[in-house]
Amino acid sequence: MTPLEQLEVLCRNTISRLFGEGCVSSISLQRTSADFTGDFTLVVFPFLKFSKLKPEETASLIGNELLKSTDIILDFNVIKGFLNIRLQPEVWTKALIALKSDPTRVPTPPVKETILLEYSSPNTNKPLHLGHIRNILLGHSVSEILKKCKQTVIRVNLVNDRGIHICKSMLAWKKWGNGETPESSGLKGDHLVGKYYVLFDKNLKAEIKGLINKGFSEEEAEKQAPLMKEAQAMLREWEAGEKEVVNLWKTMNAWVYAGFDITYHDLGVGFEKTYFESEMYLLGKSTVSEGLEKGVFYREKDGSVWIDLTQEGLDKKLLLRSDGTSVYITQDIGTAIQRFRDFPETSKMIYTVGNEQDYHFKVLFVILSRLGYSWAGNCRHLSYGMVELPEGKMKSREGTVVDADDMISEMRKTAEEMTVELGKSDLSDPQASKILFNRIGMGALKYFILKVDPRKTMLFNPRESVDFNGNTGPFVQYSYARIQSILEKSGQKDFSFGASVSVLEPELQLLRRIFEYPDAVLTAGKNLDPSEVAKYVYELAREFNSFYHECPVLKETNSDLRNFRLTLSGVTGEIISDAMRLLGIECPGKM
RNA sequence: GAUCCCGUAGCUCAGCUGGAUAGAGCAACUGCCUUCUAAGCAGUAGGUCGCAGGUUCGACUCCUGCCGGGAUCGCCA
Repeated sequence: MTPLEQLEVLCRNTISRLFGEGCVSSISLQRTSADFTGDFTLVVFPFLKFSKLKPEETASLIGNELLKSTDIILDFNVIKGFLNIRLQPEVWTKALIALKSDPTRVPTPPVKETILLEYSSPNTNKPLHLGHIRNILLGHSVSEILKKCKQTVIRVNLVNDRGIHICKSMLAWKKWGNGETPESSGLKGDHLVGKYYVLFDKNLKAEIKGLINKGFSEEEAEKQAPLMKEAQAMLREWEAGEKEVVNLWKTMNAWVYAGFDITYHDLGVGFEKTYFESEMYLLGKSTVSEGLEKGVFYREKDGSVWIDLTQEGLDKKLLLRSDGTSVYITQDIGTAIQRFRDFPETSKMIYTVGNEQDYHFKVLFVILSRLGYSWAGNCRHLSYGMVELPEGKMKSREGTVVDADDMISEMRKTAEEMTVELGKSDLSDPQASKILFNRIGMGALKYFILKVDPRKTMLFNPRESVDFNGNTGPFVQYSYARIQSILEKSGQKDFSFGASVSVLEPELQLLRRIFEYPDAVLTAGKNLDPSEVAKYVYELAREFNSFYHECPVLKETNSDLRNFRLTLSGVTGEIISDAMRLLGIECPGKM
């Protein structure tokens, strides 16, 4: 049992003895705030109506009873309605000895679930950007956190490989590409395809402008532009299975996938299964037909298919266009059903998708439930906020995006510059140095993104956000490297010590934090929120650095104390490394 | 118009299911490297928690209204 758990048991017994079983539920034990003396604080306000005493008197009464009933409490003090309790230092040192063998253990939950987690979900017409990075890092981290909470996680990607957007790239390449390939151009496949998407848009805009000058309205010009008509025709040919178009589509998508794979690899993420919308939309369409027969949906005069969601406080929603083609949500219905067929053991499905689609997912889940799928209630939308730049939103077509691959190489470069400038580690081995710069650069990027509450819109300032000091990934990594250095220099493997060593305040603070790790992980898992882990590991690293400064480890001559501090350092290091792993960040042993 | 999200220090962000005097980092200013890695530590300064009510022993936190920002409600994806 952790020190807090021991105290909880004690409080429950004492409170129920004093005021009856009924008030046990209102026991609230929290960490004592830094300005007061104590390990934990019991808030006594809820018990006043039972004690019929003033807050101070009630707190003293409980404090004295606790003190009498056990020997784990050192002393207590009372401030207003707050009972601050100090445990015997030995309670902490004994708990540390017990923890040593498995410091990062998280308790097994009552039910183990199989969770299907979707993230990334790219379009195949352009390379990934910073917004995708947030999605990918979130998804990957949540999957690691859920696994840590002993859940089975199936990571899936959904590639939006069909539609007018990819036809635009294809058409532009056909017209102006001159057979250019990733090999011939030296461009990464997704960037090459993205180049033609931008080119299409540029030429389309010129056409529209020309038409407007000829007297067309803007709306009409967009419809009448020859390029747009050609792209639409291409989409129809694709749907009809026209060979040449399908082959080009396959070729260009393959370039894109090869490009994405490099970015995924750089980010250290992966998937158990990839779904393609081109393979899903037919199932969606047939499901809509079934729903139409069951009366879940209805058909308008023009042939379009709808569902009325006004009962749920939502609107009417289109499911099939009047020409019979499917819309986005049609594919999503099909995909959801297919996934539960592929993985029948799934008990929960999570979609990592931006908050601009909050409404879409509300609608999707209601539709699935109306269609009679019992698992519809176990679908969740992990909704996250947009990444904005100082000059505003990122827009692919206007080129105001931070490209993912550029971002990654930029971070590596900065890590290298910082390391050289600070005169750190020996850089004689270029291979090892490259790995080091990658870990530090990626650590900075990943931590920067993941430390923010997912649902919040976040600001990314290219100049200022790339920081390596303070509340950053490299700060945490650095703390870990310091720990490894101490452990190595100790020349020991075994750090046994007696529980009666004297413990200083920085050590106590570090100890308290160490035992909070499982809570941080469980909360992160429950809320699907990696920022909980980031916050925790930052506090832990900060407290370690304080300890590092005030309590010499290797210079300590008392071997019990020295081994206690070595244990404390080692355990802290293991937790830092484990927590960082949950964020997808690797900790170098030296930096 | 309707629905949802957000509003905390100059900037970027914490603040757990209501608890003590609202916290970090960056930027600014002070100290600390002959002592386990100064990517560090210690400190100074910086706040009407958007505004106004309400709920109660207690509100940044919950409720209502308003103001400001964003998103969505399209035969877009």
